[in-house]
Amino acid sequence: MFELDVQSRKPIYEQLMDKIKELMISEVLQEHNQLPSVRILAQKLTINPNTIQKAYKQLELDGYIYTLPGKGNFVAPPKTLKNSLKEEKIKSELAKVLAEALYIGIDKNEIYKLVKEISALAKGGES
Amino acid sequence: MFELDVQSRKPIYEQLMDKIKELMISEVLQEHNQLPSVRILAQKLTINPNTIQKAYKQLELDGYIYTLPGKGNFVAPPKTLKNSLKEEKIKSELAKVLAEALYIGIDKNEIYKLVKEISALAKGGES
Amino acid sequence: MFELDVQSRKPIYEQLMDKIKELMISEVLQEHNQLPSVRILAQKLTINPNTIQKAYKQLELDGYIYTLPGKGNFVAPPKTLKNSLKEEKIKSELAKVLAEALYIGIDKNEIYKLVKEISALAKGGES
Amino acid sequence: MFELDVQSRKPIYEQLMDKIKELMISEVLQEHNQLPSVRILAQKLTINPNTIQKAYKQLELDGYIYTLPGKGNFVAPPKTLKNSLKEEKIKSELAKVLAEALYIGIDKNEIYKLVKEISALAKGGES
DNA sequence: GTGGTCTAGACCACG
DNA sequence: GTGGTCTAGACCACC
Repeated sequence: MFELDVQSRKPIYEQLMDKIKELMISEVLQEHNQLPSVRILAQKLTINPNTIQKAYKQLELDGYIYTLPGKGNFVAPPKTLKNSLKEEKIKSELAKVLAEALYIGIDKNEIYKLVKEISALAKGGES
Repeated sequence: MFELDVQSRKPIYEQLMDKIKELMISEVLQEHNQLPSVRILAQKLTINPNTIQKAYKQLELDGYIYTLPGKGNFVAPPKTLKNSLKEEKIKSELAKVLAEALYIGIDKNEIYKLVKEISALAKGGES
Repeated sequence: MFELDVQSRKPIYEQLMDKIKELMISEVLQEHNQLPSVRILAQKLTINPNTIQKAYKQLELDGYIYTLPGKGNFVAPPKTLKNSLKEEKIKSELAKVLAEALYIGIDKNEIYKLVKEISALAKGGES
Repeated sequence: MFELDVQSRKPIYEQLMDKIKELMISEVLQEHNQLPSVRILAQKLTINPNTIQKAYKQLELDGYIYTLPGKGNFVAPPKTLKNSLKEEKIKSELAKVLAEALYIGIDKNEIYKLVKEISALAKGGES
């Protein structure tokens, strides 16, 4: 299900967050789908349950999932994220990376192409 | 000159790197301009010289500046950056942020607008 | 374990890098072996932990070791080094030293012998 | 005559030493030839005379040149260098670089080829 | 004057 | 227990 790189400098819980976000973006995990339980995922990935817990907690804080105590963790509707604190953060992050990309000489058209490709991917998942 | 958040989880030297990159992107600092000396900047920002040096060294490794020991630190020509390892890193970072932006519901057209604005800013600085 | 010359004009961290490389070349330290922790080595050599860390960091940048934050430092597979930036650097360094050796009158055959001896040493470690 | 890289991390006086050694190795400068005077060279290269002085002094200490006070600096016979302290230093430096080259996977035959090329160059200069 | 190295300590994040 | 960051202050090489 996931491939975590223990050799990476990026903390495992962050890698886990990224992987889960990717699954949501590619719509493998959709609104209100249940995420695997902490214990099961820890077993499958052979990593410490505390690490999973930390990833889930952070995802909840960021608004990507919601927790029903005693039930489990579930994918939050993306609309919840729009108009939240996250939107401003992501926009400013986007502005920063775009500025850097343009500075080092990446072409505007190349960026347009990238946007089209990525939004097509998400749309493709809708069918 | 800069506003650093000593409380932030982001290391001071990384914040400093970002601020300096911003100055280069907005062309306040241009090719071959000299950066403030390690000691002077440390004094102004009331942070340790070693921290400044770490930021400068990393910027040099990333190709944004070059260091002449005994002389000072200077802005590298942006052309140096294109076709380097940095290009792939920035592209994949861009793809990740774009995917996240589209996921939370930011409109494609809004992104196009952002790209135009940012590239106009840089061009404006050329005159 | 190591003998460092604090008096030398060569920085301690560079001397340390050389010593560690020697251990890897003579295969005392092999692929994926763990290096002594920063603190332990600092204690043994009675030098500052920061100095050890600097040596380790540079070795990592040069591709000789890899660092798992929170885990330790480990010997990288030599294959990683071939076809890297290092190869060109070492070749030109080799050419420079060879030219100097031949200039002062060291015999070609003596050099051939040296190459054979050194490559035999490494092979001997394989058994 | 020389091309010095002011952008290099290598001190100018060391670059100068290397350039002069190269000229001796390629036999552009031969035994007992006079080197340009400190003042003239400083003018030509537009660098500080003290820097030239330092390079010459170090070359003399290393046995590559000799100084006749009031007369100038002259290329020492290479034979002087053989059987001196320099020989051991260069041999151990050579062994170190060879070991490193073999470690990263450079082929023995490639090294043999390099030795032949370089010794042919020097021989070619003899005619 | 500049950057480069080094020490002696402290606190934090990670798993 | 591991590496990563940071401070306060020192000394050195280069030009």
